[in-house]
Amino acid sequence: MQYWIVKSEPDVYSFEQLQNEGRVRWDGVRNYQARNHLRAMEVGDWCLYYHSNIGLEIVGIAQVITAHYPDPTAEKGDWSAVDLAPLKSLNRPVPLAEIKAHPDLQQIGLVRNGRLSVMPLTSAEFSVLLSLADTQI
DNA sequence: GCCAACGTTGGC
DNA sequence: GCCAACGTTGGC
Repeated sequence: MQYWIVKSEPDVYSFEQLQNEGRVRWDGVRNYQARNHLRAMEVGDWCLYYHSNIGLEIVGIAQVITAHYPDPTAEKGDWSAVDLAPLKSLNRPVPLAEIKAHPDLQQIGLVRNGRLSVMPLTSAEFSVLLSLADTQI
């Protein structure tokens, strides 16, 4: 079991939309580092869902429901996609400012490289974030 | 709207 | 293979 953060602009595709639709193809990633993270995902992995640009907070948990496969939106190049399903929304969204201020979260991608759209979390970091979110699975 | 950070591109 | 120029992302 691995843990991830995925990022989306809520006016493009929000967690609420994911909850309404039940599943989504996580495609369009055009960054090699992020792509390699997608390829490391396994069915059942948990993804914290972060709203960038608007909201600037982690709002929910999604689950990986397919192995990675070639991204059908890629006209050229070697890109990958996975499918995600909503698991649950957080009882309390966790704002970026709080993540940045937390001593145990200084190593995560959101703090170190704000531009990466898919990034791994350690299980310890995942636990800290869940407790900040006042949420259990 | 601005700007910093980062990735990619292309000339040499 | 290096590095400057450029484009994109995303927080502020």
